[in-house]
Amino acid sequence: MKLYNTLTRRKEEFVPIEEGKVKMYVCGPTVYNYIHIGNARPYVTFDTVRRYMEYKGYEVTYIQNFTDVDDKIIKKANEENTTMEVISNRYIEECFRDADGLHVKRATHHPRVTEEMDYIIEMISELIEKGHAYEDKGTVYFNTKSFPEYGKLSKKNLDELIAGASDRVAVDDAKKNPTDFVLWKPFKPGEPKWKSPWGEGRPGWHIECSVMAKRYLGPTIDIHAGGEDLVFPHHENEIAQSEACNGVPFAKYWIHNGFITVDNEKMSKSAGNFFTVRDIAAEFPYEVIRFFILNGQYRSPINFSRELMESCQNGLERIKNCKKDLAYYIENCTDTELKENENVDEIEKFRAQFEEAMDDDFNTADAVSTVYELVRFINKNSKDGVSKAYAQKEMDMFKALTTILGIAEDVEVEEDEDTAKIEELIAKRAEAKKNKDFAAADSIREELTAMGITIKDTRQGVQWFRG
RNA sequence: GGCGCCAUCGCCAAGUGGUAAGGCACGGGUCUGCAACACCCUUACCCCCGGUUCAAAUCCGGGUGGCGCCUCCA
Repeated sequence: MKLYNTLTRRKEEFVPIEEGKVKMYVCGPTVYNYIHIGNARPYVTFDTVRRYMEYKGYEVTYIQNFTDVDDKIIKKANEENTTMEVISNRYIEECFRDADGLHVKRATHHPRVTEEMDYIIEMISELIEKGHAYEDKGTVYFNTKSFPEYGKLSKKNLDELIAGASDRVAVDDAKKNPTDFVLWKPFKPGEPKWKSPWGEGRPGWHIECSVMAKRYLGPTIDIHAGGEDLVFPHHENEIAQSEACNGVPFAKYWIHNGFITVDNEKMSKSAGNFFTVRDIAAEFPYEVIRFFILNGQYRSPINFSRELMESCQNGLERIKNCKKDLAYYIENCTDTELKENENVDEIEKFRAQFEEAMDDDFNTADAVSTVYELVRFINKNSKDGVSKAYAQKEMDMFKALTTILGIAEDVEVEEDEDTAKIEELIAKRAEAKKNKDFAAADSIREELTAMGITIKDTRQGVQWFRG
C-alpha cells in the first residue's frame, strides 16, 4: 500500500510503526456552524482510508478532535446571547448527524479542547522549560527560531518567512520573530478562561492537536491527515511543538486532501461561497455527497455543481439497483447448488483490481469504476435460474467493495406499517394487468409512486422499493 | 515576490514510455401492455510549440490557460 506523503512529496510504501496497527490523527472542525461540504471531504476521504486499512487487517486507532474554544464560537455565542458551551455542544451534535448521514464511522475518540486543558498547559510548560517558548504579559509564544527544522513540511524557508511576514502578519512587539505563534493568550473581558501559570486565558489554536495526538496516540503517530490548507501554518506548527517537546518525530506520514471548489474557486466560510452538508442533504441523499467526494482522487480539487451531483446520484442508483436485484435473487431463486464456478473466479478479479486502485494512494476514482464493472458483470450474470449460492457470492463481493467505500449500505426494504398496504396495491395491480385493464394498473402505479415507491416488473415477479 | 498543483470525449474521471478504463448525459437497439430496471451498439488525433525515443497523453524545454498556500479556513 502506497500513500503520498506531504513531508517527502512522494508516494511511499506504508509501513506502520507497530506491526498490524495504525495510529491516525485527523484535524476536526471548529464547531460554530453546520459543517460545509468542504469539511465533508476530509471526513469522507479519511474515513475511507480508515475503512480500507481495517479491511486490510490493521487495527486502526482514529482520533479526530473538535475545536470548541475559538473566537468564532465566542462571537456566535455573543450573538445568540448564550455561552460558548451551548454553541459548541449544539454543532458537535449536528456534526455527528451529518457524519452519520455520510456513513462516516465514529472515531475511536473525539477529544475536545475544553476537556484537555490540563494537558495543554502541561505541554506549554514543558516547551517553556526546554527553551522553545517564552512568556510576555500573559501571552506565551513558540519561538520558531528554536526549532531549526521549522518549515520542513511546507518547504518554507524560515528566513524568507520572517522577511515576508513583516508586511503580512500583525506587528507584535512582544514576539521575538514575526513567525512566532501563540500557545496561550490572556483572556479579554467576557471571554471564557482557564487558570494557568501565565494567568487566566485560553490556548492558541495549534497546540491542541499536538496535545491530543500525544495523549491518545503517543509521541509518534503513523498518519496525520487534514485539508491541504492546514499544511501551513497549522501542521507546520504542530510539528514544531510536538518535536521540540517530545524529541522524536511527530508523524511518519502526512496526507492532505484537496479542496472542493465552487465555480472553480476555493469554497470557504470566510469567502461565503459555501454550501453546508445540511443544505445539500435537503436536495440529495447524504450518500450521494459521499459518492461525489469519492468520485475523484482525494488530492485533486473537485468542483461542486448540481450537474455533477445529479450525475453521481444516477450512477449510485445503478449500483444500488444491482444490490436490490441481488437481494431479490437470493431471496427467490430456487436452485441452491452452486453451478457457476467459472464466474466465481471472474468475480475475484474485481477484488484484485479494486485493491490495486486503493493500494495506489487510495485511488477511489479508480476503485469506483471497478465497482461499476462489477455491477455490470453481476447484472449480466444473474438472470434467470442463477443459483442461490452464486448470487450470494456476488453479493459478498459487492458488499466487500462497497463497504470499504461506505456506499450502498442501506438498500434493504424496511418493514413498516405501510408494507402490507403496498403489497396489497401491488396485488391489485397484478390483477388489473391480468385482466388487461392497464388504465387501472397505471393508476395504481401512480398511487405507489406518490407514496415514494418504485416498482419493477421482472420475469420473476414484481419488485418494489422505496425511492 | 516565494513555494506548489492542474490542463484527457458535452460533464466527471482513470491511465505516468508501448499505441486512450469507467460513470453521467446524448443517439440507436433488445426486453416490456406502457414505464422503470437491465443488457447490447455508437462517440477522443489526450491545451499549444519544440525536443528525447523504435515508440510519449505519459519524459525534457518553452508557451498559454486555471487554481492553491504564504492570513482564520477542510
